[in-house]
Amino acid sequence: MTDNINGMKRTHYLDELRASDIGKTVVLMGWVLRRRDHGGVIFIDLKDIKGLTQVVFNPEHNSESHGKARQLRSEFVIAVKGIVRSRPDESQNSNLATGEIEVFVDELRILNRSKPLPFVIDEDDNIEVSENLRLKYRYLDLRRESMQKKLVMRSNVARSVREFLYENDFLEIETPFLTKSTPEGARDYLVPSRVTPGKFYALPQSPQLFKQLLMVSGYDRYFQIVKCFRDEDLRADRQPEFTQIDMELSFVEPDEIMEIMDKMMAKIFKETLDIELTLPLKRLPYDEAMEKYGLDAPDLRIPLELVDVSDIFAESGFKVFSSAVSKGGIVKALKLDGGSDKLSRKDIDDLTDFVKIYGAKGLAWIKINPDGWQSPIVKFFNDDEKERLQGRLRLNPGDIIFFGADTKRVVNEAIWRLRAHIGKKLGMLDDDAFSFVWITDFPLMEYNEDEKRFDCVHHPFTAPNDEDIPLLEDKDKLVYSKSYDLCLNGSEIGGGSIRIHSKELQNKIFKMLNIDEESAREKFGFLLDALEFGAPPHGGIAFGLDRLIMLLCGAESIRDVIAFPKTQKATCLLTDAPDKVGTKQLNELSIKLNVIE
RNA sequence: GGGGGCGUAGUUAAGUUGGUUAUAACGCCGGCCUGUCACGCCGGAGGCCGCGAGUUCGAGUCUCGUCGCUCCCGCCA
Repeated sequence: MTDNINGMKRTHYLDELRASDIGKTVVLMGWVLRRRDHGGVIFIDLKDIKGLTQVVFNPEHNSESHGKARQLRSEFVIAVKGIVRSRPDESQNSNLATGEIEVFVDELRILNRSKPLPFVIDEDDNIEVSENLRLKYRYLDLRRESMQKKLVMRSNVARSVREFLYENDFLEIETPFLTKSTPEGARDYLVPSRVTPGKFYALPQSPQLFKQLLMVSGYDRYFQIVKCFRDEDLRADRQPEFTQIDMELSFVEPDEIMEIMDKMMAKIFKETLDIELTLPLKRLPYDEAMEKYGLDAPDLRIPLELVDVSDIFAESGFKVFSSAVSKGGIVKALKLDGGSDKLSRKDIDDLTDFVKIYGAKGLAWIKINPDGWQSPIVKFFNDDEKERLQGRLRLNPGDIIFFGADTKRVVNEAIWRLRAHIGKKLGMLDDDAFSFVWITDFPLMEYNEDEKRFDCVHHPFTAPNDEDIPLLEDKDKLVYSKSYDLCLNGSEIGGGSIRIHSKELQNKIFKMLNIDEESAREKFGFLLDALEFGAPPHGGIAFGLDRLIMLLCGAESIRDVIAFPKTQKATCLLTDAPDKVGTKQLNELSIKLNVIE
């Protein structure tokens, strides 16, 4: 039997009571985390979203409530009315915020009972529960303290963001979820239209075009914390529906946007972790990032840099290196100071297997021993090559060098993965550090060998650097853009650009991308039209809120910072979505299934 | 689409070379216990070893398939 809440009003959250409250009569409500029944006195650890307070049932104090308390089990929901008392000196608990006091219960109401749980909610039991069970009973998983902390932090970050942006004249404006499919980019989630049979809405991959239109409309600083949808395969840090902090500003240059975002990050870190960021956040041009780290989102906590040694080995007798260069590829080296005795032959074999995942065909290496170079490849080097390598890398006894030789793409990919892998494996980075870097000046486009055409690095609305606009005519010239990504500890957490606000330039870019006028018209006609009616210069940025929260709270999976996430197969174990629908619903949507088994 | 890992009481795990009745801890149920805080002590119940084939005198263990979860590659302007 359960009791009614009637007439009871909660007076305190369960993290609030202190010694100064001793003597007060209070009403507490929450969940039974633990019970310690001594036959006589019964202790209950009562828990809510804020914290935990010990309540005590003593048969001499109140035998009726004590008798009732014997029924209590894990996760019963109760209300208690009683007196705050000091705990005896020897039984104060300094691990608890409320550990000086306890509540002596006069009245107990059992508001609801709980069946035995499918897994323990008390995390002090230190049992790691399998994730599919957690996801099936997500409402219980979310009741666990560690999950509550993460979602509370998520809410706090969202609040900091909103406060900051409101203070800086941003307006929060919603944009449609039921919108139009865009041609390139990720796969769209489609929604059939009932009233227009055979036609579909798409869920937005981002509010990109709408926020640009808002700039045309004069809402010169817009933001939105908004869901975006991309129907692609999942990863530990990627869900098909995810949340962006989306922004757009008029009359700005990249510098101003980065400056404002620096301040926003500083506020978030100050208010959620009490960490003071040093501003301005570091900036690094794309080309330099690729040269030194091999990717556009380097983890700068790792004190290792890649060194291009292509020129040294262009004519080498070691054909693996020289032929890579002659085919237009590169040779890059990664040196570990004093790494020689940290990595066994077995470790090196494992690293070789590791880089093969990313397309490398092998992993060349040299150990610089006191008595000479140890390596399977060094016998192919001549003295000049050895000397230049020595000079370029400043080698010392005890060092080890790894090499990648292949196309630029493969070498950079394999060696940056190696750099990150070794950095973590050898404990070269501080797990608690937060290392930001802006990557700027991305190329506007890159040539796609497979499709024999140019692809956008960012998206087709990104503005080229002004001085590069004349170069657009020349297919061989690299054109850079007014773009910027913010990276934190090797993860891209946000990215944006200044947009094109001239119809002529936008059309020129479409043309270069092999988007013909007709399809540009069909897909983006409304944007092109809008650009002709006083579109101001504008640009923006979007942050991945989920990834940011992950990094802030040290979660290893994006699922840990999303209340109701999808599994890797994009299903929901709690609701069992996606699911079949009846023929009536399908008929209304003019949909006939054609499932290929 | 491809590669790796995992799947054994409610939970987390152990389970030897294929060999009697499949173990343990926590949880659950019952009893005892008036200062615990992961309370303690005694007792008990609880199993389609993910599912399906196969090999074998005999399969939790070996083989194949399949399902689920997960990590990665491809994919993610």
